[in-house]
Amino acid sequence: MKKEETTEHQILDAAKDVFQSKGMDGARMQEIADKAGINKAMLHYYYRSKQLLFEAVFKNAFSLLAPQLNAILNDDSPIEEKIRNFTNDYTTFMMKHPYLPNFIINELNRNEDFILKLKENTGFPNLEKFKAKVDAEISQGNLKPIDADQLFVNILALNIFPFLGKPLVKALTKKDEKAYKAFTESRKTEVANFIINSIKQS
Amino acid sequence: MKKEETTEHQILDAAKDVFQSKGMDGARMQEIADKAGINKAMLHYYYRSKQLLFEAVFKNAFSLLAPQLNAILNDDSPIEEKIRNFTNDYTTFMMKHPYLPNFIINELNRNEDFILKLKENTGFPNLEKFKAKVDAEISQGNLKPIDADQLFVNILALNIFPFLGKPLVKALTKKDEKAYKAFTESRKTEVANFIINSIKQS
DNA sequence: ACATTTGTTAACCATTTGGTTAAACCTATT
DNA sequence: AATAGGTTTAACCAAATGGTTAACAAATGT
Repeated sequence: MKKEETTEHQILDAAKDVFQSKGMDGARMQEIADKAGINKAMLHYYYRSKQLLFEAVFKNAFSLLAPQLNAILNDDSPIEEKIRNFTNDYTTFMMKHPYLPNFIINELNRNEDFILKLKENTGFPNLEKFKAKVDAEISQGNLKPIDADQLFVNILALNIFPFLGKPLVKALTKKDEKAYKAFTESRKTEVANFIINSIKQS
Repeated sequence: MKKEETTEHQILDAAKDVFQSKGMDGARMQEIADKAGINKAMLHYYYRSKQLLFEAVFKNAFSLLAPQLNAILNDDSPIEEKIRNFTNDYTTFMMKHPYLPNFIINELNRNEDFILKLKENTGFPNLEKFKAKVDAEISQGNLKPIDADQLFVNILALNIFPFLGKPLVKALTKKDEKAYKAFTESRKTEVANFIINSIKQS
């Protein structure tokens, strides 16, 4: 039997759907069981409690996101190239997992201690290399002076916000689903240009 | 008796606290009653149901946010000035209401139909004037060509994200509460500079 | 073939939760 | 002081919810 067909994995898969769309508090164990096509008792057999099942889903979700961040942080390419790649890759990735950013951001806000557990994990994104690279390129006169943390948050903000605030932005800009998708698609390059325009020393 | 001391208002006040920090699903009517210092039956006496109490809180919250957006959209000052003012005012405002962005974004994601009700309200932010102004300044050669929707989303993203993603950003940039506050404070001008650097025709 | 472990189910349970009710409690008006 | 109105409370209720149990089935090892 393939891994994807085991009961344990079917549960995790159903739990992912339910938790990511309804959050910890809105999710119902019965709904997860129904979606997985099994008895509710099985959830507890494999994962003990709602909390533990939730944590399994959350860690899974975060372990998808972290490599996306590390991609920009841990390679040696010039900042400009980092930004172009990240903006393109991250947006492509998020269009495939639209619930992910909101799920993670929201559950971290609900329980601030939660991130402490994540920090312990190896693979938790580290900014040091990125900062050093930014500072180096500023010294070389390649970039205008900017605090690396601020730049990093700006990059994150511009890429993540369209997914977090989708319902609001859709309404404000009066776009339907199709137009919003095109809007997001064009951001793959627009955002990179916007950032680079701002920081590149002319 | 002042308006703030009426039972009805005390309920709304307590409900705001609880709903904004725990969300619709996580909030408990008993907790709201306790926080308001009254009997649980009073909640239903004044607001009928949890759903209606929630909607009262939500509309209230949105009616705080909308004027902040309209400020940038509906005045006649040059784009550069709009951006500087908005970035400063919005961040100042959000530092006073840190739960607001997450609450609104999150509940809109939970129930996409909800925004339809808001759209009907007069005072729902309208981008037309802002777009016209951006296009005009581009024609004048004052700004580099950019889609006004994209620019608007960028402005929003850069200003809102530090509040939405606070726990994540705090962890990634390894800042404590005090450092994060200073970081946010300095964004009042940093973000405006970042945007204007990017779009100003040199 | 038999025993032991592992997986699965239906029924059940205690608690929590949003909501209701009927009576008590003001407070102003007559 | 009696009355009538809205206001407030304690007690209650039905439904939902996370979790448990005990019996049963299916593998697994000997």
